[in-house]
Amino acid sequence: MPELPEVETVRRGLADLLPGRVVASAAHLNSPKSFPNAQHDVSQFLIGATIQSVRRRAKVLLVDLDSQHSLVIHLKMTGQLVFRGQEAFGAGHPNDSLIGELPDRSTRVVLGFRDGSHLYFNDQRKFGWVRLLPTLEIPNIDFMRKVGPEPLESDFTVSQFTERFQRRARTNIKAALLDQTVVAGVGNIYADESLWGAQIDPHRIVGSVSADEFSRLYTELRAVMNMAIDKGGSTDKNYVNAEGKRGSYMDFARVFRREGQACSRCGQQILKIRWAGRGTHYCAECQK
DNA sequence: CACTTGACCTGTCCGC
DNA sequence: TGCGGACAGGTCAAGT
Repeated sequence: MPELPEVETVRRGLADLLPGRVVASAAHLNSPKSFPNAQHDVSQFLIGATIQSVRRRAKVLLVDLDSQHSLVIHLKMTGQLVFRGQEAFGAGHPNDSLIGELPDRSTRVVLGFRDGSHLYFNDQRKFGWVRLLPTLEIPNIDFMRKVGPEPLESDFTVSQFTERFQRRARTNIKAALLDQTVVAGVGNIYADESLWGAQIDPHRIVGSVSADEFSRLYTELRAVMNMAIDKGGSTDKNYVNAEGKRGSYMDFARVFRREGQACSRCGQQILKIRWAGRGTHYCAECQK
């Protein structure tokens, strides 16, 4: 669900809303993976700190504080980060919001700010987490050391892209695309969408994919992710942006959740199978 | 090291 | 209607 385009959409929203706000409180409702730090870390480095910037690396959000610490947040599958200003309270909620009054039963962490506004971390399935770490230590955590390059960076080239896959030469292209150590930020939706665009069958072994096919996949992956950011991400069930609103990429999806419909390129029926441990959507006629 | 599978969770949907 | 099971899919640990 939240993949690179969704996390980037949340980041942009929070980057407009959070910097300059001062943390006044941090409530930890029912999120066993969040705030494992000792309580004095929270009171020392979070409470009273001012938010400076909001960054993203892969599917991880980094909220930098002026205490040399950062909130490190992973939404995993059902995580949401929703900001509510003081004025939203009691006045109901915007009717284009997908969610109602907060906190609700999936709220795991609530940050309160000095001006009366709040940031809610909701997560139905409790896979996600919020941690507080020294900012300079973030590049050293296991995930950051292993994660691959950002596919949308302007200096990320097709030859780098192709070369990154060689470490997974014997597995299939769908599993390799989902491997965060190959390229950062690709999840199930954009793996299926980009393979359709590049006309590559998800079953293909990486070692058999030609340079020309990698070039198409590189172009399609970047195009699909950039378009998804443009559309505010994909809302299948849970995903919302920092204002609680849905994204519209699913209206433009070509295969994801379109099983049984006609392929827009060749007219054949789109299939859904189980592959690489995931629901996989593709067109067997024009993806070879 | 490369690769695959299951665990982590909760809510929903489908078949009986 | 109730109930069990499959499914949703990001990452890590444990297995081959």
